[in-house]
Amino acid sequence: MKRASLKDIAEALNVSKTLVSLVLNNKADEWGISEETQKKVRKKAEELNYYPNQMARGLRTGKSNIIGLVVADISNPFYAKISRTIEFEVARLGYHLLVCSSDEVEEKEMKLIELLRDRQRVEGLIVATTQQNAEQFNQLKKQQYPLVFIDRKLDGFTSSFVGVDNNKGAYQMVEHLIKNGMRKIGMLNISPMHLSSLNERVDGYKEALKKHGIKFNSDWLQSVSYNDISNTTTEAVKKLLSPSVGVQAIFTINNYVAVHCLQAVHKMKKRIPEDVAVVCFDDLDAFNFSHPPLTTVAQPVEEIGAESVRLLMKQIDGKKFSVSEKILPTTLIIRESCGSLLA
Amino acid sequence: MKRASLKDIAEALNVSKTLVSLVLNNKADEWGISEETQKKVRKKAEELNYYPNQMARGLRTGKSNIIGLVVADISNPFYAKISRTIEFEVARLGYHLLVCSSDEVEEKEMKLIELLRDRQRVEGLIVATTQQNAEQFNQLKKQQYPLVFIDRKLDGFTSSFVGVDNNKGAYQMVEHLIKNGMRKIGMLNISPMHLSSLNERVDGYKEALKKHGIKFNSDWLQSVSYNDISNTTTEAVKKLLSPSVGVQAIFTINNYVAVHCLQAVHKMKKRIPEDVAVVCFDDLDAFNFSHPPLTTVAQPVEEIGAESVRLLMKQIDGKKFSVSEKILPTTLIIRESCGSLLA
DNA sequence: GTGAAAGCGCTAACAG
DNA sequence: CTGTTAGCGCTTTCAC
Repeated sequence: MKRASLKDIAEALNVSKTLVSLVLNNKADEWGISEETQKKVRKKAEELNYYPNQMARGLRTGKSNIIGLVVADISNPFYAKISRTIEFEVARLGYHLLVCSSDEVEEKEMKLIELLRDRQRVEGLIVATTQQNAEQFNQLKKQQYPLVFIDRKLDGFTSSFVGVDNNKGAYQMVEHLIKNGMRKIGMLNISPMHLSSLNERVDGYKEALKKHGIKFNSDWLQSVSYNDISNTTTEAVKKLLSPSVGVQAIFTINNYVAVHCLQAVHKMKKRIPEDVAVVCFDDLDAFNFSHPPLTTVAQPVEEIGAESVRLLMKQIDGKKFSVSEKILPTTLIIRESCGSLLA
Repeated sequence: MKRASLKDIAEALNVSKTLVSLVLNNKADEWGISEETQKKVRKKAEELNYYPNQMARGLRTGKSNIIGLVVADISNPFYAKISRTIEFEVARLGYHLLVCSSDEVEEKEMKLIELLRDRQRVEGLIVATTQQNAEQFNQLKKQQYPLVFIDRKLDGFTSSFVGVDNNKGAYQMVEHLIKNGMRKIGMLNISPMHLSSLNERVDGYKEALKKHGIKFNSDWLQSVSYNDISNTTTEAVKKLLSPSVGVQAIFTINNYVAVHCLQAVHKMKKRIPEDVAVVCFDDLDAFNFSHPPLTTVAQPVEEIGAESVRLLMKQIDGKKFSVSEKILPTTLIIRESCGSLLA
């Protein structure tokens, strides 16, 4: 059973394809097509179970009605949540969403973007980039290609962007720890470390220390590696908790690191927060009931998703690249892992 | 700057579009096109940054090179992980993946499937269905539309399916609890309750009780509601822990319920596992470091994803619906929440 | 070895 | 109010 096309409807009704197209695209009224004819057409379309072929339509109009999302790893709950809202928001506008994971590999991300844009002809891209070089994006910009960055900015590249105030979020967290009497505060960073969001967090951390007259000790800032997360985290935590360093708190730079940090701390039989406090940038549902419930800096994921769609659609409708930035506030969520009393 | 088309290459080289198409699709050799011409064409394509337009190609060939995935909620880590492997697997085959969430709403799922198939012309569908009625799927089957179910089966509908042995997984978990001296074992189910996977888990639970000579008490099986998860779980847990019921363990039917169950138990100031054991079907990374680390039944998510792609591709290549079932084993992961010693 | 031409299903300019 | 026509970019049959 072949699928019905415009032609089938037209022939069955002895009218032209144009007429049918007009009716089905709700342009009948502005062309003054009689109510009666319209009814006839709609009825037949229903009867034949007609659906427009997006590929044909897209070919003709140059619109694929698809947008693309590229993140590091869609199974990271942070991105999964964002993707969910993005899907929801674009669906309301008749668009579909193609999601890809770059695995934090620059070449892979470039390839993905190429594929999405040049082969699938997605109409715009939302990306949490892992790239350090703006070359590919400059290309897109030059071609007025709709693009919005989320979560991570690219140094020296001006574009639409939706993210949070990482610096302030980290600052508040560290300040909270300090106010609870801690002074030796460690941070667990992750490489690749060129990511803007992560650097801002580290800066916020350092600024808070400085502001409160605590001299930063470079041993306090350890870095773990994305590709060997488990081992490198264990090492880093060992270092931070060694007698010579002996931090009172560990601030993990994101949820991914937090998970492995908790594991490492537990493995070392250290108690949280008695032996060491552990806090984290990024909140997960799971952190509500982790052992112990984690104090975190939460990002407004729904808003990030919704806002990014808004900015992208503005560009798509205007048929051009444009710059507009939205920095959303974070929320400090105090639970038990920082040893402070629940306020 | 317009995008380069076949025609542009052809004109620049004074050859025909056909020739260019043949070369670029690696059919040049079988047509005996000279090495030299081929080189010329490839070089020019590179130069003009040519990429085939998928919509045009799709229109001509009837292949969209896209497949669709429909799940309840893509931000549920269980589905996110599966989607990740599916994306990876289909990408290797030159396909893209369109993911949609049904929110456990039957009408929404039907609409989504319609959209994906009839408008986007995805070449096949992988779905964790929430539907109770096989009507839509029977339609697809009749039309030989490639389709594979994952996670959940539809009663009375025969299709390709990839999932786990839910019954056995649940059975093993309950048996483990019994061997650790528990007899009053509660289960937290979730509505909509028609889902095959969930029912199988409940059956496994009951069978284990029976096998070990424990008479099932209907108060032990409480149900919470997807749409009001927090309140209903609190209520259900209260009931299970009330003096008159007083279960020694709570077996939650999936990760979603587990999260809220833990919260409810904590809110009631009950200790796990001293006051009550809590265990769960589905494993999450997060359960490694939850409070306390949870004993779970883990599903092989990667395998589920990879296998579903394999079954779907078989249908797509064969251009027809076909039936093939793959039931994968679960793994009992014993942590601390069940009170048993770590073996 | 290579090219001409048709046509996938749709929309939009233009004609009447 | 409705129809004719052209063409989006590609693949494929057939012809030379």
